[in-house]
Amino acid sequence: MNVADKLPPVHDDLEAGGEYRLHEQVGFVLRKANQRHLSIFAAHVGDLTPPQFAALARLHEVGETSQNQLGQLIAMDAATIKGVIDRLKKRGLVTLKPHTLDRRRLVVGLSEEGRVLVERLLPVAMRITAETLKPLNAREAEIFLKLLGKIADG
Amino acid sequence: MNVADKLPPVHDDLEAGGEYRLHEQVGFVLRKANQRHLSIFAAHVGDLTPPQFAALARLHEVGETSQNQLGQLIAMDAATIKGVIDRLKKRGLVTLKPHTLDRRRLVVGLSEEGRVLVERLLPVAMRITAETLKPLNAREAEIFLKLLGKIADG
DNA sequence: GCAAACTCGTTTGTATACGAATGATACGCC
DNA sequence: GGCGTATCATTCGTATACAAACGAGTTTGC
Repeated sequence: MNVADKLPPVHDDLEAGGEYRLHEQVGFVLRKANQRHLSIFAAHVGDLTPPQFAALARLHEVGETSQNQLGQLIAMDAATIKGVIDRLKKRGLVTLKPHTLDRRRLVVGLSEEGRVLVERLLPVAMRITAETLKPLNAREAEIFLKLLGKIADG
Repeated sequence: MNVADKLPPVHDDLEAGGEYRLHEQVGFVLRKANQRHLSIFAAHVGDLTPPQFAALARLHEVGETSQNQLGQLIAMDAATIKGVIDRLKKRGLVTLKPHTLDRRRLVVGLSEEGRVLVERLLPVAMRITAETLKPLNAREAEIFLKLLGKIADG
């Protein structure tokens, strides 16, 4: 259950174009959209968070990498990716080993269980995206993803 | 500085429509968009977070309310809004007093400093939204906000 | 070669976020 | 009126997120 689901319907008063209305501020609506997606994700997956899944999915894509590099690939700073990897490690979904040449680095890889799990979840992830986009028709969804991508990349 | 800014450019390989690509999953892109907005917000405001500002802005709109009700108005669950209000209280931006009729409730209101601060920040918030939407032209921005609203509200 | 600058991972501190459990209070229904 | 249910605020536990500072290691500049 999501907090956002309980929000009262918001009435549009579209006169007075220059005024402040919280529900028209991108940040606020982005946050709510995120909340809704989170709850859809949790309903489908349950025992893995989106960041954890993102890490596993990227590892599956690129193979082994250093911890920080993986973080960059999924837009997480060093402190955040560390926690994510720690928890995945504790569950045996990833493996950690020192880099042979650069002794600062920690090489992260998928364990066998991790690989199996990711491959099972990849189709689920696509269904999650589809369900999140359900309020839009196909054409709108395509436009939305394009524009959202521009916003995300600056 | 934002982690997302350092992400390598992502190349579109648009053949194979049914395949999994992380950068096309809404959740992932929503998260990045949020990150970019966060960093824009921080650059403009600095000593207030978006949730804190949302709380103040809503209080300015609706006047006094109970803590939980305020949470519902900005899509925060009880545990989250408590922390936000606590921190605003500690800085003297909101006032807390018991409800006269319902002794369970805690009535939250803007302090004088809080009111002054919100009123100063309202125009800034609109500039933050504008800057976040800068990658889009006016028509795109309008479409984007409409579609994002649908996604957020389910 | 070597000192300065940078990178990698870690830790600490703060701020969301939410689920779940709890105590106090209010309300509904009979 | 009183009991079951619902609501309000709080607390605990877990998981992002990021800034800042740090030690250890590596690369650059000269």
